[in-house]
Amino acid sequence: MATTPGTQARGSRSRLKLIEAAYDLLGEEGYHAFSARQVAQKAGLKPQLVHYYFRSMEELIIAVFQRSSAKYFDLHDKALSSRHPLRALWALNSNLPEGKRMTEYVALGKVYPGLREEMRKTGESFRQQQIDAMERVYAERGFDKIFVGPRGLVLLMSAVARNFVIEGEVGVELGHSEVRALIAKLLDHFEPLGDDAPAAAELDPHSA
Amino acid sequence: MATTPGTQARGSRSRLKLIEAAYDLLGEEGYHAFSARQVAQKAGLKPQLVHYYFRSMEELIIAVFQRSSAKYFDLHDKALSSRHPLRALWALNSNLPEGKRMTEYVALGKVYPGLREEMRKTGESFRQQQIDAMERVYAERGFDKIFVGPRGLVLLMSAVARNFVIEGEVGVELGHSEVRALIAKLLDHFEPLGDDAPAAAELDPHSA
DNA sequence: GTCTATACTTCGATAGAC
DNA sequence: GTCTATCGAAGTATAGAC
Repeated sequence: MATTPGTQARGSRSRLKLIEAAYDLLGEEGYHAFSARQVAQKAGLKPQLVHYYFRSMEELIIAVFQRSSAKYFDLHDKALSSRHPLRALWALNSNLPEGKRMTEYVALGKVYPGLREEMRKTGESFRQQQIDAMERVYAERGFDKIFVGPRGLVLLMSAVARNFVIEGEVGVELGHSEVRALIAKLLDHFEPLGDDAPAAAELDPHSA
Repeated sequence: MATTPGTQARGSRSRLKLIEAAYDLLGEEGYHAFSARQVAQKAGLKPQLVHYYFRSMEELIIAVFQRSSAKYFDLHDKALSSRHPLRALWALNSNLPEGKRMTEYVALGKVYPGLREEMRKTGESFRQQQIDAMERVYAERGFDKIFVGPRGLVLLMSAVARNFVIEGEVGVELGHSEVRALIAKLLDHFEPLGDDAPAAAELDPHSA
């Protein structure tokens, strides 16, 4: 077999270009543009190369998702260990390009079960890390009698951020400004920006 | 022109069967199954009929979405005028089959701009109705100094409900039970179930 | 209003030369 | 590792008979 599709050529230049192209395409055009032909064109390569480097489109989309995860991981880690973890986490979850890609992954997850399972594992892992970090925050700051615990707060924040992304894509904006103002107020209350710690200022969702 | 695709045959039996088939297919299989061939097969008709009744697939998906909206409208109206609007609204937004379809519409909205615009209009309309209803609730019950206003509450509720649906589809469950318990507690506090009003009991999200 | 037939495009994927 | 060539299935859509 001349065309032995395999996982052996992991670090190949073209392989990476294909992943990169698919990654960009997903953010710009959505799931509909995720095809061997369009990805290859974007990468400046021949469509058949996709099937040389990846056994199937599912294998490619999983690689693309893992690339997203790896990129996200560093930012995530930085956010959680920042001096303003609540603000940093909110800003991170409100990130538009990555959020848009997430909705595409969800849609594609129905077509590719392998992607879905990868998302589940990765999603739970990120959430667990956020919960751990939030529990430290609660302990340090004495957030004992807030209406919501660390696990709930983490979920609420990501739910609201994700909803902003989705509704923003559709064009629904009603009530957004009120909730953004509410969140700003809550952040000011629970995580005030001291003069000594302006580090998270540039992470404001509106500047991203 | 024998094949004059048109909007004239509005009430045709086959036309309705196609819309119904696409509606079901979207909930069961997702956006990927939304094709002329598969919809027609599900409806027990020839694929070409799709193009007789609908100028394009976009016209069909818009019709399907409008069917969703119409179905939802009645339940929505009933929920808002119920004696337990908060509980009813929460239950309605947590409805799994409809929620799943919503995520598919969002994905398809990127492919069909006309659908996207329809979703925007309809979405804002439903939200406005919810806001109106919630403002009445706030006025009646004196919810003046809650941390969140009626507009914000409406958005928070739908954001959290939507997130449950999405994460449930992917398989992420971490933190869900805590937030469900929190919501139950909040509902008990802000909208207690009196002995005289057990009407909304069967609307609990877990029973749906 | 529904059928057959079909045009044209794009899809994922494989074979085999170089 | 990359190329040309190609397959079969599925995609949207149209023409014209009945």
